[in-house]
Amino acid sequence: MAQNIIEQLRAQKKQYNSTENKLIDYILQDTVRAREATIRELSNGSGVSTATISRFAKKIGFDSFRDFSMSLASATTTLSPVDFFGEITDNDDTDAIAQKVFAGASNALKATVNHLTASMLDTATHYLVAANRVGFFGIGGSSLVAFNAYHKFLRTPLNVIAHPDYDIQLMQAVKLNNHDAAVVISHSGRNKDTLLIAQKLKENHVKVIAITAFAESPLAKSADLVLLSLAEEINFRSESMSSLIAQITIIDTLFTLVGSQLSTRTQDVVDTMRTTIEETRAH
Amino acid sequence: MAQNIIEQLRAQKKQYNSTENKLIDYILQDTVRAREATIRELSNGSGVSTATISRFAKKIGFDSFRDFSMSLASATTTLSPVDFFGEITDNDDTDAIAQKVFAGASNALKATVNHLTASMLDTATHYLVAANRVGFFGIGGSSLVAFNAYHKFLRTPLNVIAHPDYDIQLMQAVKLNNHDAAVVISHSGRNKDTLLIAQKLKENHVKVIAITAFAESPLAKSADLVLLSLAEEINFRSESMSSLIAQITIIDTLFTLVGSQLSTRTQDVVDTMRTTIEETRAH
DNA sequence: TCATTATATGAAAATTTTTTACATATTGCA
DNA sequence: TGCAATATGTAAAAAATTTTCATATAATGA
Repeated sequence: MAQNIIEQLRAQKKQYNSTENKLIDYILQDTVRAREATIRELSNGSGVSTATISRFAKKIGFDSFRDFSMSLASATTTLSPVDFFGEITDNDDTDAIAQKVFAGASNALKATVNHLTASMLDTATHYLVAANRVGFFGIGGSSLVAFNAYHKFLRTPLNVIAHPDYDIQLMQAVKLNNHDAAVVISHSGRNKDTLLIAQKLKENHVKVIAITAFAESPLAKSADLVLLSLAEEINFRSESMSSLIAQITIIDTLFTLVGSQLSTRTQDVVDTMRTTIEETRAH
Repeated sequence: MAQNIIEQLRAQKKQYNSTENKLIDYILQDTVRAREATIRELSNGSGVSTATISRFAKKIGFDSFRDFSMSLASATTTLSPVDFFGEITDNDDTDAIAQKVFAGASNALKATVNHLTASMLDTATHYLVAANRVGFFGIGGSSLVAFNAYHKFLRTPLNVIAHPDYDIQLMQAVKLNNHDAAVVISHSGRNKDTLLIAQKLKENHVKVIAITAFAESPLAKSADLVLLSLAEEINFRSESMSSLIAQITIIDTLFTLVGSQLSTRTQDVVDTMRTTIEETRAH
């Protein structure tokens, strides 16, 4: 029995007559639906009687339509992974919703990595490694990314600062200078609080790496370097979710690049930190 | 979504009772035969009545035994191997490092969504919607996911609690009861602090949804429902980064499902919150 | 531990799906 | 063009599946 009954039907259509080809065409036209259809559904859709379909299944070598149906179900389809699931609608069931959320995240990763260049990443890494201090800034959902970045980079020899509260972020920004670097994270690149922070950084000649989704946003325009965290919106009534995924993965990439460059020194810092934490817990 | 119902049945056996496990064992014992079997053949082989098999198929999320049978048939189709980019090495240049970091995140998403079923997600959604209060718990990196979840679900009518500090999380856990639900997030599922929280929740009969990478971990075993956040490690010297991506996307999925189910009420809450924030800023 | 309630299970009835018989239509060949 | 062979669809029969109902089992509370 052939591995892929769908491909076989497609290739051998000439061996069958007009009614049989009617059925085959219907199956090939919508293989997803046909795989799960009862014989009556196939009959209604194709205009071929259930009796003829039953006989066709036997003619092509199956014991029954049921066996044929199983073979359709297990056939490797020619469907490529769907690239765009579209927006989530009220008609979507649980399966569709999950697929769409995950596809949105996956597509954001694809789009983001496709826009990154080694040159951008090398420049960003150089800014971070060369800086006396590195600050991470973000408001709202982006503040979680900034704070997560801070915790990651604490393991490197870099001298890093971050804080979840806007007011303290602003004070930290004001105290950085031209020997320092900053990573400013904002999906829209238009948030007023974030732009004020970026303005203070710029006034102090801090090297600014912006992580945003919009290349033409005020934040992007004021930054020394822009790393785009691209996302498509598939979810109703919500701000970007997959953009957060892209932001986090950009941070992960920078962290890995910095770690790779400072490899020996990173391990020293981590070892020291672990010893310190264990001594603290012993008391 | 559920590309492999057979692996899911194997992983989720503990969720089912003795008769259901009788059936599952029969299917797992000879998947080739089970794949093509009629319900009567499965009944004769397993000693479980056809009525119970029909009901089991519905219980695990299918419309009918026929749909379940189709899923079994397609589950024996081998998944294409996930591309594995390997660990980041000192020889990798910037481009290779970026590709590997992004591939790790993308593969985590694929692996995670492949293990999710509509049934699991519906159960989780039901727990959340039916609960008087919903608590989000996580330590370390997972605390950021928990806190991010909290901010998202604040937009729903659900009564949610979360806090980044372990001590306060523990106090919150102790005060939840059997009318409440909890989402406990831990990559390893073995972190001592997290397990203590999970234990308190279990003592109080709180419905626990665990988000973890390890199905056999203590956290998974104590939970009412497990949603696996799968990841492969490609980065040196770092705890899971792509697992965080998977955790966040699971949360996004639950948020979307809850939002979809409570659609009108979610919009009302968001509208009220936005009005409140704007009034606050006007002063 | 026992009684009660809730849930699960299997036998049997009901329903749905599929196959086969039969009447008719269509095709192929001389 | 006529006849025989084959194909097709309708309807009846058979098989497969689901639901109902009675009973068994599990869970809970006193």
